[in-house]
Amino acid sequence: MTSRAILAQRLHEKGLRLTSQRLAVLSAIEEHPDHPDAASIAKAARRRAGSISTQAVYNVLDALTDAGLIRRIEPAGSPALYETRVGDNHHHVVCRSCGTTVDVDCVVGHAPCLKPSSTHGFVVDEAEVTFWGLCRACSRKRPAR
Amino acid sequence: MTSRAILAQRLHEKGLRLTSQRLAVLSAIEEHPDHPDAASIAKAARRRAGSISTQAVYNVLDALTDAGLIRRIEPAGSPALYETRVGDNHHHVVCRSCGTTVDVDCVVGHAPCLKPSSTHGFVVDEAEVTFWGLCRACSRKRPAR
DNA sequence: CTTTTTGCAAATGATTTGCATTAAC
DNA sequence: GTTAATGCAAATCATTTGCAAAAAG
Repeated sequence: MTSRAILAQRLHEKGLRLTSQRLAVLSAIEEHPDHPDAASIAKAARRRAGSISTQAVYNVLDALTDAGLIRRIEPAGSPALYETRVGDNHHHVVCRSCGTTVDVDCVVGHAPCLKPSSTHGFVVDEAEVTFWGLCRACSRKRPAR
Repeated sequence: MTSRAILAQRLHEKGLRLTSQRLAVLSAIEEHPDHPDAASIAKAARRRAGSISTQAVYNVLDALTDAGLIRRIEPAGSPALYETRVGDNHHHVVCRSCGTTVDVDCVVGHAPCLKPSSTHGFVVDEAEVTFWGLCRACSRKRPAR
């Protein structure tokens, strides 16, 4: 649990105005280490700060993502997830069945940790790696296929 | 351009019934090497086979994806894209600005080409790598950031 | 006071669902 | 003849947009 003062400090450093909604959203993500989506962030933020409009949540998530305070990950076909671990270029293991998303550290440790064989003229700044599979619980139910 | 007979053969091998919609969709993807989305696949398929309902397009895309005849890639926040290159574990370079998606061959060549440092109990069968950056055209306009 | 952010409501857009009809095997 | 696929319409759901009111610096 991070104190309000520290969260406020982080917002200020990025030149972001300090609003109760931003504090609530930021700390909601902090205390959800399991990659929450916008809906559960909104719920958690409301639990601590009273009513917050859905748009405010999206505004805040956009602002925090742009400022680099949080990271957005967009898994196949499901709502975007958010996390506060930024800058350490870690990756994710995602369960094909239940969608559970877990952090895995990168063997390298700085971005980009991989380089494409040919860039086709692109200026590449990040390599995002997603490992697909079945989590322990789901691999017991389903055949490993 | 692949002949109808060969496409029909592929469907048959997977135990899929042969319908004009499936043939039209499959060949529409084949002749679009640039990762088309469902909407442009529908347009191309209609151009060659007359009217096809939107749901038929989605049904077909699901069926072909499940059968492993095509691959679905789901970029951040935009509609899903499809390609016929399957089984060769290649990756993608995506432009942050315009969304252009280009294939890059994998340095390894078989899936999974990477292993996570820890699987957290997951059974991992695929490593999906997305390189993010700016394509040549966009990197001229925008500062490289 | 000036600019940014919020809140409300309505719109968007991709994808899905339910069900009767039609076509494949 | 069965079973699976199509077409049509309506629904869903995350996210975005427009604009007036409120709050931040």
